[in-house]
Amino acid sequence: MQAKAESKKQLTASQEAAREPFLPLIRELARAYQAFCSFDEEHIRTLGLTGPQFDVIATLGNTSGMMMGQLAEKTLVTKGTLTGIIDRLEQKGLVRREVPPDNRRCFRIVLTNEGEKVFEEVFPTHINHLKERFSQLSEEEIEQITATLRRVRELF
Amino acid sequence: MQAKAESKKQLTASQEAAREPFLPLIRELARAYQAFCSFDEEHIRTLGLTGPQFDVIATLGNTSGMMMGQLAEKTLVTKGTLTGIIDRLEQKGLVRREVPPDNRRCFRIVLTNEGEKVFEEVFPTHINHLKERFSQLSEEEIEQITATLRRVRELF
DNA sequence: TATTGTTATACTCTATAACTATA
DNA sequence: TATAGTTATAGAGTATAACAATA
Repeated sequence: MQAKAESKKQLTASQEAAREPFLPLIRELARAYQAFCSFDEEHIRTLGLTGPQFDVIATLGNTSGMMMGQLAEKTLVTKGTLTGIIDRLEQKGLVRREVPPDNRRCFRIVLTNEGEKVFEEVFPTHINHLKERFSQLSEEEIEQITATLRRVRELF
Repeated sequence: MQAKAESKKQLTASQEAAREPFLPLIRELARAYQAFCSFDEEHIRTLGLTGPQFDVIATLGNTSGMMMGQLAEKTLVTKGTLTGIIDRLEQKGLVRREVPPDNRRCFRIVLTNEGEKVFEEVFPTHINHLKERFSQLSEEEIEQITATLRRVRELF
């Protein structure tokens, strides 16, 4: 006991900080997310899209479109960043900006026919790709993990 | 039963894909990580560093230095990206490249005295900042969450 | 020939804040 | 004045591939 206290006293502030038990949690959170992302994005890129571009397509699919602000919120990017993402998707012919007659300050972002086609092909294909890995988990496990992640998110 | 099966038959491929129970898990993983990151990086930026720069400093702290390759692996960036990060830290005078006499192909990246000083100040300060949030969890909870995250990482 | 790290190219995303047009 | 979105600026990270120096 005393020896332990003694040995603790010899630690520098940084060495003591490095012992916090939540540090492994953070490491695993980062690694879990990055492992997922690299698996996820690698496949998405073979489909001709970047991660954020896929997010936008997936968010717009099966909807009647969405304002820039709402879309930015859902895809977790700032509206300034979203402008660029939508520009690139527009160049690819996958989305278009529609001006609602009642409020010409904003745009409704809508999938084009080509965009719909890409969505209907790419989205299920990609989900199936992910399913290969998640099929290792039971539905109960999935729900338990989801609840755990929600708890982590709610810390911040 | 039959009605349920019927209603499932009417779904398009994308609508069916959207029902996969692991999609909420992914959303929570992304949100948990991003919520953490914005809390984390916002504070780190007040300390004059970017997230990856802090990672490098934190990884080098209390070590005798590390090769580029090893450092890239630990901080989860590619070696090409790490070159830029180390360049910027070198400009700030926080790290230096040392050439080991026995293998002049590589560099040992080491904290300078100034870098050590920054590490000893910034690292404990930042860990304390994170502790505010993690103190809501018991050690048992932290371990359980860490194990869950490890399970997710191991899927990929 | 293999390895370590750099360089070059080109793109994507980020943050911040000022700005335009509309309401 | 407030709101929706764009633009400008500057920085940072990404992938890929070719490259130099060393082993």
